[in-house]
Amino acid sequence: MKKTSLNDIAKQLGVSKTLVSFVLNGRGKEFRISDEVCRKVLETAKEMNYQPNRIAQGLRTGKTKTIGLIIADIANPFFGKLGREIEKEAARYGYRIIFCSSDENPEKSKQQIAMLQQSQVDGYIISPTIDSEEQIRALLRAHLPVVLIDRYFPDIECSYIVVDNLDAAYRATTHLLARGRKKIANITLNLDLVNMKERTEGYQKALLDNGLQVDEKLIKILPFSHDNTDVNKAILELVGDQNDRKADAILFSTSKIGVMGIECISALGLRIPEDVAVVSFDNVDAYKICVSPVTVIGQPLSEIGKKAVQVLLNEINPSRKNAPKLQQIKLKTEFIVRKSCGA
Amino acid sequence: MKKTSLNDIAKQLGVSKTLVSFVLNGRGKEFRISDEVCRKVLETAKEMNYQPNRIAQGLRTGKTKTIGLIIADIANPFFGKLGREIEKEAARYGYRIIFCSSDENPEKSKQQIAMLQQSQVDGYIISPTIDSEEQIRALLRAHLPVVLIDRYFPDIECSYIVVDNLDAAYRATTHLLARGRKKIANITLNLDLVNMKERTEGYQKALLDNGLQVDEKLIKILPFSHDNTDVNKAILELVGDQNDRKADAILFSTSKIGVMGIECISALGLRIPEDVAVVSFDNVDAYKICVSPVTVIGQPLSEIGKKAVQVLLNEINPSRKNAPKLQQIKLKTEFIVRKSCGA
DNA sequence: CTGAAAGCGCTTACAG
DNA sequence: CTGAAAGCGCTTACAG
Repeated sequence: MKKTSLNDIAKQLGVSKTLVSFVLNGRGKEFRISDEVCRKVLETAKEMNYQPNRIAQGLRTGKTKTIGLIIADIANPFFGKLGREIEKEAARYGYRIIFCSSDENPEKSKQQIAMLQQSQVDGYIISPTIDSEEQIRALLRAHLPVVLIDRYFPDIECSYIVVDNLDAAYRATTHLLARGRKKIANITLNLDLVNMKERTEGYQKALLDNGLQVDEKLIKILPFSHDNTDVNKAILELVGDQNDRKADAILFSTSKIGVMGIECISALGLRIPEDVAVVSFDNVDAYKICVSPVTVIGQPLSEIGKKAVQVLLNEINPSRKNAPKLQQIKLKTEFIVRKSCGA
Repeated sequence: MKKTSLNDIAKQLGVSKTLVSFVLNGRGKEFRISDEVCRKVLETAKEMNYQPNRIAQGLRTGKTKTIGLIIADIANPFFGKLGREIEKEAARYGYRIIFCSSDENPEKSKQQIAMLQQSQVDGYIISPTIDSEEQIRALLRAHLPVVLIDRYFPDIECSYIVVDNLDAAYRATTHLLARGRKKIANITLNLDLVNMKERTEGYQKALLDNGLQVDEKLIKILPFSHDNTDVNKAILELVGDQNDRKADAILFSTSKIGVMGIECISALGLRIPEDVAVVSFDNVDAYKICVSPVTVIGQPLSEIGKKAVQVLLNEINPSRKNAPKLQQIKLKTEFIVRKSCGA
């Protein structure tokens, strides 16, 4: 049962494959092919269960209708949900997604980009790792459509969809301050990543604006490859000493850190919010059923995903109307108050 | 800056593209091409930043080195983690993944399979939705490699990697029984899905083996498209009546239901495990930091993922040694006791 | 040892 | 209105 090709249909009907191609691509009218012939072609195609070979199409047209997606880790609920939104929106326009998890590792991301290039994807949606400026630049130099998500590089002229991290962290910290917390800590990731940097800046700005000092000892910077051990260590340093608790609140810059952090806090027998208040970025499910439901900064994942593919599609297909080339979008977050900061 | 092709390298060096192709594919020795020439080709390829066009390769060889993955929802942490393992293992062998979320909807799955076929993927890893037997059969009839995960169709001769659901649910229920629970409920999904059916069967078998009756009222079957409302309703019916609590324990057949369920239980002001004990399938993060850390049935996601691609690769590339064609693998689960069932 | 040629399945100028 | 032909970038018999 070989697959049927354009040629098979053409032969069957005694016409040229040119004609079949036209009809199947809905350009029958355009070339004034008789309704009768059109009907027959469509019918036969259906009968023979014709499935166009997109690979062949891709080779010929240079368009594969495929988007390459690079995020840190699809198993991370934040990226999982984002990936889902991107998949959904892309599907609406007939695009498929090849997904890659970079683990925040520039070496991997480099390989993945090369792989995607070889696969001739039409465009890239990338949550860029640290030290990957040059990779993005190379893509741009080759005039390949790319839109960055979650983070961006201030020095690179590239479309991106991000969130106002500074504002979000500022609000969260202020919220903590308003509940009487004075020793607010921040556990975050390598600050060379813009979004992380902005979050910590927002946190610091809120402290300063409220007449407090920034205490570097209260800022814990984890490596990208952090696991329970790293988080544990940070938590211990922050709230482990019962007689001299360094922090009375913690702002987690990612939900991955936050979930692990809360696990540690519980293991230490500390109560949230009584002993430590807690706020975190990203509204993951875990926070809803947590020991103490967690107050979070929710990101508009659906909007980020949708915008990302729309902006990308505009770059892929610039013929569309009102399609400004470069789009740098910063969306607002939603602050969701639950119980983890007390009243 | 046009992309460089085989031809460009050939011209540059004044040799044929045949030769270049041989060398680049590491078949230089095989065709006894001089080391000198080989070296030069490799060098030039690197200099010109040659990236083979996999689309062209694919058209010619009929192999795209791409796997199509269909799961219910990549945003669901269970599938997210599974997807990640599959991606990782596939990458080891140079395969990429096009992922699709079916939402347990056979219509979507059908379209997605068609799309993947058009994309000429080399094989399929599918977590099949209900009523998709015919879709799988069609793939098999076309001699396309496919391995099913998470579920399978007893009537279809197809490779699969699943888990011993009956045993898992049996153990979980027994565990509850051993802690003195007598009115154990089960909230699950449409039982036409084998894995769900097996889970409920295991639950029932445990009850019967321990001299209890199966009370159909304690089995709540949710539609695939369930949301908070559906779960809420089930929970209310089960434990909502303070004076006549129908259930003293609940086995959640999926973590999606479980997380929502626990949210409802907490909202009702009920305590876990004092008022209701709880066990759930799937060891998701949320359960670790839960009000009462949840006892779970953990699935060997890494092993499922690895096996799935290995079995698939054996089908794609049957030349490999000791590659039995059809492989139906049932893995054991891990029962992780935490606090949600009491002592 | 190396090259010219065919062909994978499409699309699209170009003729007529 | 319709068809023959070229070509996308590869791989691989087939010659020599």
